[in-house]
Order: sequence, then structure tokens, then C-alpha cells
Amino acid sequence: MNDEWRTISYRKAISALKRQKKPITSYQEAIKIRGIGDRTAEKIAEIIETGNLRRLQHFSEDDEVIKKFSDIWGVGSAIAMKWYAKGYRTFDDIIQNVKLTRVQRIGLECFDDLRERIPRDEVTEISKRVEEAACRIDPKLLCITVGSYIRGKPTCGDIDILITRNNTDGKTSSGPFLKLLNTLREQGLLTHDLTKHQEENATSRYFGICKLPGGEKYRRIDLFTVPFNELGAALLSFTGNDIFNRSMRLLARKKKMKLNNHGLYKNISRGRGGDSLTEGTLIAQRTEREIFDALGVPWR
DNA sequence: GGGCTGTACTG
DNA sequence: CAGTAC
DNA sequence: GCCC
DNA sequence: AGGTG
DNA sequence: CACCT
Repeated sequence: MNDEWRTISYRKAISALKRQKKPITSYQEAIKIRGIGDRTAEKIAEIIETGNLRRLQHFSEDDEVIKKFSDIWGVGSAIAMKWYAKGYRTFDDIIQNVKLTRVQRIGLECFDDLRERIPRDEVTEISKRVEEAACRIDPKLLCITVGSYIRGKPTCGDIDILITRNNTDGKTSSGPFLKLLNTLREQGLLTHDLTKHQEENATSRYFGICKLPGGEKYRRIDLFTVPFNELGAALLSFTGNDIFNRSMRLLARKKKMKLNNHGLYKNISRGRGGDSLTEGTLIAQRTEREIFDALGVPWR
């Protein structure tokens, strides 16, 4: 089933609903909202009037199985459906019959913990530990916890920490980055690596799992090292949420520009598939404000 | 009808 | 490359 | 799915 | 991963 | 094996 875009559309609708200040009480109110069309407004109306949605009753256990499989980190829709097609229905079936990848084994091992959201205070605590370790390696390292945390959410799905360093003295954060990871591993804060840090080619993004000493749950953590000049673009990108990012990037695209986590580029020409044919010219990356201005978007 | 963000990592 | 994830 |  | 030389 | 997709 090719429900990819429908899924994205629903997520957009949910996001739009959450942004509403007042509860929606009718079809008419719902359909006025950008991102909610006739089909979704009808479903909203049914929920308002009857308290539930009949179509949900038709959800089969098959759908539940596929959904649960794809909740494993490292398992997406393609693999979930493949497993289902082979007749597997439970985690036990999977463990018995499938040769799991390294990250899938970890995802399964930590499955229950990773489904839980993280209380804001715990994100603060974990961030503090990362920051202290970073500071001991190089006092000029700057750590910023981004993602839903920086958006002020009371709970977070994971912990995203951006690491940079004022490079006016010629040094960046990419060297200390690997050292930081090792320190955090030695401390026992980082418990599992989801990205494999191949010795030589240092990557700029680390995905892993951590646990506070004496903590109860495994938590997903992402660390990024970012060139100081790109900080604005990185903040914009890693602060999200994803729907906001997509709208900004789409706006850039309409203006023959391109926005990514490194910066904003102009004079982009694109092919049929939407892929850039031109490198374009970098016009903003250092601050978020710069990028908003260059895009013609009012700052906050 | 046809598009719908852009990038990095894994195997 | 397809798949996954951010 | 929604929107142009 | 699978395919190539 | 290194390299491509």
C-alpha cells in the first residue's frame, strides 16, 4: 500500500489541529484550517458527534502487527511489511527467524523504554552531563539542546544536542567530538551506538542510546557537531519541527532557493525530480535571523 | 493531475 | 542502490 | 491525504 | 547488501 | 580487495 503521502498529510493535519487555540466543534470550523480538507473534516465531525470514528473499528490486527514491527528502531515500513508477508506476527517470530541487523537487535532490546517519552527534567539532566564532559575536553565547546526540548515541550521523544565551537582561533568542534563520545561511553552514559563510528572517517552526527547512572530507562540521544559558521542553519534545521522545516524548505524552493542544515542557497535550478542541477550561491547560514530575512519570512 | 524537504548513514 | 532515520 |  | 573488475 | 549503486 502506498500510503506514504496520506500519512504525511494526516500528520500535517494533526499538527494544524494542535496549533489551534480553541477546540474545533464543527465540520465548518475544521475545514477552514490549512491542511485539513473535506475528508479529514468529515472524520473530525464524526468524532465530535459520535465520540469515535467507525473506520477505526475496521483496523485489523494485521495493521497493528506491521505498526508494531516498524516501531522497532531500524525497521521501516518496507521491512515490517516484508516480515509480515513471511507470516511473522510477533517479536518472538522475528527473533527466531530473522537475521536482525545490529541496530535492529538494539532497537528490540530497548523497545519498551524507547517508546516512552522523556520528562523534560531528565533531558536537562542528561544535557548537563554531556555539557560538563564537553567542557572538560575543551571549555570553548558550546552545547545546545535542540529538538522538542528547545521548543519548550514538557516531554521529548529523544535528546538532540548540537555541539559547536567558535572557530576564530582556528579550531572546530569536530576533533573533540570523537573524544566526547568516548568520554561519555566510558562514563556509561552512552550505552549503545546506533551509528557505527568507523575509526577514521569521523562523522558529524552520532545516534545512540543513553541512560543516566541510576536511571531507569534507556533514552535515544543524538549528538551533532556543527561548523560555527553554519550554526544558524543547523539550529533552524534541528529545532524543527519537521513540518515547519518542510514548509520553510518548500518556500525556499518556490523562490529558486534551497534550504538545508548547512545554509540557504540562491539561484538553484532544478530538474524534473526536483533535484538541484545547480550548486547555487550560499547566501545565509550563520544566524537564523539572516536566513529568515533572506527568505523574506518575518522573524518569529 | 501531479507535487509534496533535504541530507546522512547502513548494508 | 533501497531502506531508514533525522 | 491536501493543495494548486 | 549485492555487483563489478 | 576496493569501489560503485
